Amino acid sequence: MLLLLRDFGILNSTADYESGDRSASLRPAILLVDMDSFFASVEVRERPELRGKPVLVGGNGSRGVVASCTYEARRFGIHSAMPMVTALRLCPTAIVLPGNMQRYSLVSQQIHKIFSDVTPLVEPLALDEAFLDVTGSQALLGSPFHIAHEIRRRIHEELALHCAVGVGNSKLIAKLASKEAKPRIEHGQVVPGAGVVVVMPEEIEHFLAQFDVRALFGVGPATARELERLGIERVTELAAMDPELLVRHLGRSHAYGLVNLARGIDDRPVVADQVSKSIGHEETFVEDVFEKDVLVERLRRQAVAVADALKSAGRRGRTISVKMKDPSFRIRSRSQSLLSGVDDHVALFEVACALLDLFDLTEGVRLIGISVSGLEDASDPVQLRLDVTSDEDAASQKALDLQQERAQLEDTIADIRERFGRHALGAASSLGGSGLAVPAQRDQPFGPSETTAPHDGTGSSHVP
DNA sequence: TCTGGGGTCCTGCTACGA
DNA sequence: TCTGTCGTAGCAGGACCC
Repeated sequence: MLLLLRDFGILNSTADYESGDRSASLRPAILLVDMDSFFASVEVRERPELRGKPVLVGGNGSRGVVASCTYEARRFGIHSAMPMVTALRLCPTAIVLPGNMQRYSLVSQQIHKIFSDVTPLVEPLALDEAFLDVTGSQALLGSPFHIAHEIRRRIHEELALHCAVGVGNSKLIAKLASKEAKPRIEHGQVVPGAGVVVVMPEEIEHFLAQFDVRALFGVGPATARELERLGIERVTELAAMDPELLVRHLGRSHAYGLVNLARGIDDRPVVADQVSKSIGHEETFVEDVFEKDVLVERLRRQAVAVADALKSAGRRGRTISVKMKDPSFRIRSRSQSLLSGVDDHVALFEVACALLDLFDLTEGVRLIGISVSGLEDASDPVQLRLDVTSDEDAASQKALDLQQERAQLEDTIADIRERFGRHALGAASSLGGSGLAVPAQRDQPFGPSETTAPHDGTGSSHVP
């Protein structure tokens, strides 16, 4: 019976049940809950006719990537972040869906409601993933192992979705354990995962020994290359290193951090209610852009999107950055800090345009984006400045003045949009290709669509 | 064959004031 | 008055995560 239920992804392995009681002594007890193929699973749930088929969620244009895919698609070697054209070459019959971030966000809220029934200490990593500190929940709800199973059961019964849960005494161990708990592909076949994997403190050294250094937080392609150059490929090899010997290659903070992780030392706490430190919006063009007018128009739309996001979050930002990627993928950025935070699109747009002038556009532009950092509460008092001296300060003061003057207008616009919808009001200059539509922050979340006009990243992807 | 979007954190450099 | 030092902030870029 256990095996049967496991095959449906409802229960875990017999071995896990045998190991379950061990976790009663686990302190601290941290869970990493990770949804299986989240975006794709939500789509399949909404459209049962897709069940059992290779489904890809992502941008369908030549520059789109796979954001999520079903395990049926993974059998062909497809994985997230893979260019869509590559994925479709591997599996030409795959069904491509454009993705619906609003829907995923809603489902994510439902998942987090289940988490909050277990513990107030929930730290979201993404829409489909979160750390839970259940150390204080054990007296009421049982061992971390049983809590993990209860979460899986509720997510399956209430939301018809599957997840994997890793349990350990640190974020690192919980994260790696959750990977072990997931289904995997072997010889082109889907092998169900355990669902829940618990790693006890006395097992950590042995558990970590199986991993390549790439499994650790903070080891991406560049760090892995550097470590490989030093002859370090396994976690055990990294654990045996004197971190001081790595400082020259990785920097002090990174070197000591990685060696500690390799030794299973990770005392980062689970922090609930984290606030964003920056808010931005960026878009890749279907074709490289050389005309400044096109970039200015895109900046205008992005400024509206970012301002909307800032207002929704009740935040203002002091530092405005414009980022560009050229056709050879070189990323450049220019930023400007203001005297006080702003959240209106006109101020964002004006600063962004001034920053745009600092770029050399002769090679063309593949991507452009605006982000705002140095965030503060919108309810915080605005910093006033009396002794404006330099031109830059004058510019900052001007932006601040503009922001104050427009605050009332912005509130009115927000009120109209709230009452009559997001598309009720927009810039006249956006009339034409996109009409009055004000772009949502993530209308085109996974890359530009091929089905729209040149230079226009908006529009819907093809759904067979 | 081509490589998205939204973020975080860290590092090195430079400017500036004490 | 000049010079060196130190701490801090701003800026640009790189790497990483999902």
